[in-house]
Amino acid sequence: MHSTFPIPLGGHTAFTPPLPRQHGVTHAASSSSFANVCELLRICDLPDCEQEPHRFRHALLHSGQSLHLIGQQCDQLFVVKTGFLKTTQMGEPGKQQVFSFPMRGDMLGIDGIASGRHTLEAVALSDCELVLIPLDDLTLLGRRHPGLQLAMCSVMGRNLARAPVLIGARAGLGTRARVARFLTYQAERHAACGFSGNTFTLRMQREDIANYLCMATETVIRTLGMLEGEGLIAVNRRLIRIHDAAALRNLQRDRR
Amino acid sequence: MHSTFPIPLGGHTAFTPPLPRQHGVTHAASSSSFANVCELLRICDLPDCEQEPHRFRHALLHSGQSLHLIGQQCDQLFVVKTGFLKTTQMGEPGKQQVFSFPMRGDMLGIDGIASGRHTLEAVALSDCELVLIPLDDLTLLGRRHPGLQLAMCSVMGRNLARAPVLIGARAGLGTRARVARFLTYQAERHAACGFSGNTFTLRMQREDIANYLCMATETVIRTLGMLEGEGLIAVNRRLIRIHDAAALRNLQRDRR
DNA sequence: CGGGGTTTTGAGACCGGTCAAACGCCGTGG
DNA sequence: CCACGGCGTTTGACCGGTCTCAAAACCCCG
Repeated sequence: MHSTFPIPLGGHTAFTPPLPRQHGVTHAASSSSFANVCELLRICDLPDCEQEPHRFRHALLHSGQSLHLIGQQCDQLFVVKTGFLKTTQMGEPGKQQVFSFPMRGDMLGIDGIASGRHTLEAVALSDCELVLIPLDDLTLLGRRHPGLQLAMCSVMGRNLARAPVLIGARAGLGTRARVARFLTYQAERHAACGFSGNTFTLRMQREDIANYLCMATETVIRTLGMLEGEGLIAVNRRLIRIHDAAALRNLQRDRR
Repeated sequence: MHSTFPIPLGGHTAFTPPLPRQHGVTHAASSSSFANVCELLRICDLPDCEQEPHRFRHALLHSGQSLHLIGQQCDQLFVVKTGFLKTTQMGEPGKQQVFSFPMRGDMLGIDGIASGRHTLEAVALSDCELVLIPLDDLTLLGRRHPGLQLAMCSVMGRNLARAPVLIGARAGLGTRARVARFLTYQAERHAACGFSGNTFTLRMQREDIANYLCMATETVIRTLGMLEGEGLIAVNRRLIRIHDAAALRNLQRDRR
């Protein structure tokens, strides 16, 4: 450990699309034990995980750097240990869709396992530390820890069940409800990560939020303004202060 | 095998919500080998799966019957072997969201693993045959087949990556694009299951499609009418005939 | 031949997108 | 220190699509 290595670790990059990109120049910083990773992923009921000697390497991303995964061979997963990211998936050439804003404990790269190729790109919105989980290691560990199989399913299922905003978009919620949902979710996640759940900084810009929530940038801004006018929140640039979390939660169910 | 057993197999149902429900009265009909299930799930690269003696029991659902999973203890997964279903998840009391229309090869119940409780309900839109996969068996098999771990991740990742309509909703596509996407996807799935990809029957009613696509029932109807008027498809009640699959596919990227 | 549920059609209102322009923040360079 | 310029943000006016509500047509089934 404590060695240095390049990030697009796929090896042969025959399939890389011709895009201007700025690979995350990355270095291993430290390493995590199996128990550490389990804790990150909130896998609690795994016996013997303390005894497991295997260690996972880390990768560092500086703010603005990107893990350009699209088309890369998928041979490992990533778990966010520190920092904030956004993941995007391209649809139309030039028109990409923001998919998630991963933070501590979130897993990246699941999408690529089926096809063997990653389908999305992750951009660091702040300095980030990621735990690398080579698929080979996962197979190995699965043999030693029979409960890991289910635990992984659990983690993936959670990621599926989560994404409340996504659910909201499908349920045909209005813009107010979606924005309220987004804010509530961000607050909860920040609180879960040890930050303040009342006052926090949105790391992404309005345009990203709009894209993520599937609405126009202007609408996001206006909605935030409305919520502020009603005294539910205070907005100052990217700093959000939540005054009435309960009311915000109730807004989530407002129909269009 | 060939025995009879009740479906809400969770055992203790302490947490069941007070809802009027109609349990799928279900019988085991036959069973599947491990290799059969792998084929269903399109897991190909698993050695020794032919030798695995384990067998999985089946459950039968008649059209209209429902697997009322909400709140049930989650101790098994389901794989669709035959028939068509719809899954819903309730948000508001009384207002539930259609989540997917599973068919052959699709997996049900992943959502429940994390919390231990199912969060959605499945309704049979036709007579169905489901393969039951107890989680205990999965753990056991995982020990005998090291590759299974990754394979399961692959299956789940595929389910994630799929759901193109869902993606479409988030990308802010217009109603035409979403309907076109829905039709194209249905056609592909039918084709993949050995049915005709040009002419097929939608098992769900307009209201379900609308809910799924996150739009008003009337809009679905009108959009289908427009597509028919343009000669791309022919609609006769629930029977769909696709005349111009290419044009339909192109429609998928039309913005709102 | 009813009766209920599903599908279809029509008219009007409202939300949210689009376009255009001004504002504020901030790093750069004179 | 201040002017400049780029980028993200904010505001306003207008337009179109989609929802809503209401009612009619249709189908399946008894």
